[in-house]
Amino acid sequence: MPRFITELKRTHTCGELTKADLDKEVVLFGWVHNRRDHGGAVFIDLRDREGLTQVVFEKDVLPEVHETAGQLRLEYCVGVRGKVAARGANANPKLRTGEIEVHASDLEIFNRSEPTPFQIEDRLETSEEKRLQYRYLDLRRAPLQKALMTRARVNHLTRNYFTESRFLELETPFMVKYTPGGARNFLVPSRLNPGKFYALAESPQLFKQLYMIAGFDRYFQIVRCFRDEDLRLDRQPEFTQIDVEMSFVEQNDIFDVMEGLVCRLWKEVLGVEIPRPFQRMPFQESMTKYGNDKPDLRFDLPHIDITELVRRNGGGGVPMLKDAVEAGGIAKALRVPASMSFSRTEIDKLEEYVKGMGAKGLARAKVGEAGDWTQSPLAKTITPELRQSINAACGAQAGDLVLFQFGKPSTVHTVLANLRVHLAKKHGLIPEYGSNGQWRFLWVVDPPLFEYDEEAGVWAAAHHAFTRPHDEDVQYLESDPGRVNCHRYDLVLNGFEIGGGSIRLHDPAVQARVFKAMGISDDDARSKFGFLLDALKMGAPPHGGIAIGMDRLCMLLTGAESLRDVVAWPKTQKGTDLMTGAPGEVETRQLRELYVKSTHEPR
RNA sequence: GGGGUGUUAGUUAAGCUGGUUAUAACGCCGGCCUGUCACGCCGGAGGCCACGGGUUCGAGUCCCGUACACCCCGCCA
Repeated sequence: MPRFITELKRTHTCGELTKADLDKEVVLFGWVHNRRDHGGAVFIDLRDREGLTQVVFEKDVLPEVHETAGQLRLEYCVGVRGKVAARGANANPKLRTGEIEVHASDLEIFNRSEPTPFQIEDRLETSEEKRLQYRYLDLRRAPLQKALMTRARVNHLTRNYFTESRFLELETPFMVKYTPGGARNFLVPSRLNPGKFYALAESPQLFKQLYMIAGFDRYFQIVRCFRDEDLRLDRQPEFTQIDVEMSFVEQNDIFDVMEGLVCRLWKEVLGVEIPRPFQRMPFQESMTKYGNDKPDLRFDLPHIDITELVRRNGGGGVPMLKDAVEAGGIAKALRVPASMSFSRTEIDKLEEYVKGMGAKGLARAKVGEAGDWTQSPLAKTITPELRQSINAACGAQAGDLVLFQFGKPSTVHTVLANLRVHLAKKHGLIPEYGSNGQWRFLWVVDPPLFEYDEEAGVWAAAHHAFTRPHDEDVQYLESDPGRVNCHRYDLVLNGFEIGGGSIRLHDPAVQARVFKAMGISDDDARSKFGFLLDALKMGAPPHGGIAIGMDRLCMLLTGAESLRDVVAWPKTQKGTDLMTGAPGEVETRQLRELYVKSTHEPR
């Protein structure tokens, strides 16, 4: 028998043989995905990343090969040589290769497999904990193989797209100087510089700007970023960005380039045409109507701001509303149409749900035929005037349910934003996961430059300190920082922020005023960003850019339920790797060498 | 730091208001089977019910704590 690999080379993958290949002598390599042993005939589904092919071993034809085939078990890694034969009436329409099968003449078992901890099936039947522990087995499953293949394709298409348009793929360091603000950095102790630390870059932000100042004009990079923050379904501590920066551009130029990329990806990967230009929405409108800056526009259910109505009606006879608004809070309503009827129990569950987000409760009102309210803690005392105003503002009809939140703006927004999506999922307006074939891209634009940091009592950069304010707002930098909007933009898809960027502030004079408004002294600014401030003074071109969350984009593109399904080797919610056990302990000797001492005794 | 859900054979699950020997499917082992493709049939092995306390005559089941996983809030310019 000729030897596989050295003499018999692979001729095809397991996903490509069709009736066009009848009678061909082929060599396949792969894993035993399924076996059906009938005694005289053994059927094997051979699997590689491209698909499945049925291989048949018959006792009558070649007893020795049939004998070896009898030893095969799931996940054995094998090589097969044989002839492609038609399956005729026995064709399997579920398989791409179902019209044919391979009649084996040679079989080599490269490696046996112990029974795997879980079965390698397309259907998800295993806890995520086990999947992560044996990630290399989980990655054998077709859905994950497809997801990673899509991811590879996105990388490839992205490189082509940018390279075609004069962009240069340039690299930036991972080990950088710590700069305050923004996400927590992972720190790397420096052995050569006792007591000092590198930070792992949370993004290439400053370096890509310096590339512009250096004259590279158009930069992109598919780059890993690191952030030491708590994990979520769509957040991993290390993740990949499609990072872009361009000189001599305004916001619309960036949008053009990025819409071009996204449309190409959706066309090439899904065969879907996305209409351009993408919808745009001011930040303020997004907050008012949806409570956050990443609204899912696949359904409506907008929030109604009733703060002004409450104020105008002097509280409208409801002490809770009155107090909340007088204390500087806001009041908002969410109208749930009668068609989405909720039982009392379900509403109580919703109340528990919102309490978990810091809500004090979930005031509600069932709207009657005459616009009256029942089943409501507000109904008894509210003035008819305020009730009618709210009904009108919400467009409430008989049978509708109106839900309320009032108090601190950030809590009201968070609660109602999540509630809106929660209700939509519960009523099938959008699926629990995936796109439902609806792709609602949106640019959220013109947010405020500063956010008021209540704890610190200062204005802080909402994005980063180098975002360009709107020219017409620059005059308010000192007098009213809160009303200064800026050239920043987020790309949103179906309720996920998949990218964000800004036009940068390249004017040193305005830059100085921004720092001042943030309470950062010249000395402070110098010590933190001195190199960039210097650079901005030496002929920095107008420039701007954006970064796309590549993992999130792949998650949405593939319909994955979580980022972990498009990341090959993800971390758990506590940031651990269940396969390798990272992070792990190290010897005291290693720490000493780094001039580092742990204050925590590991258990 | 906070809220929620979960943890029972290798895997996925069932196990009611506490009660005698903890079920099933798939996988695994042995046997039979030449057209299966979720192959079928017969037989078998396999369990610190996550861990630690408590209540009780008696705990997989009730209570408290811990760990781990997942979802969310905070956090993520």
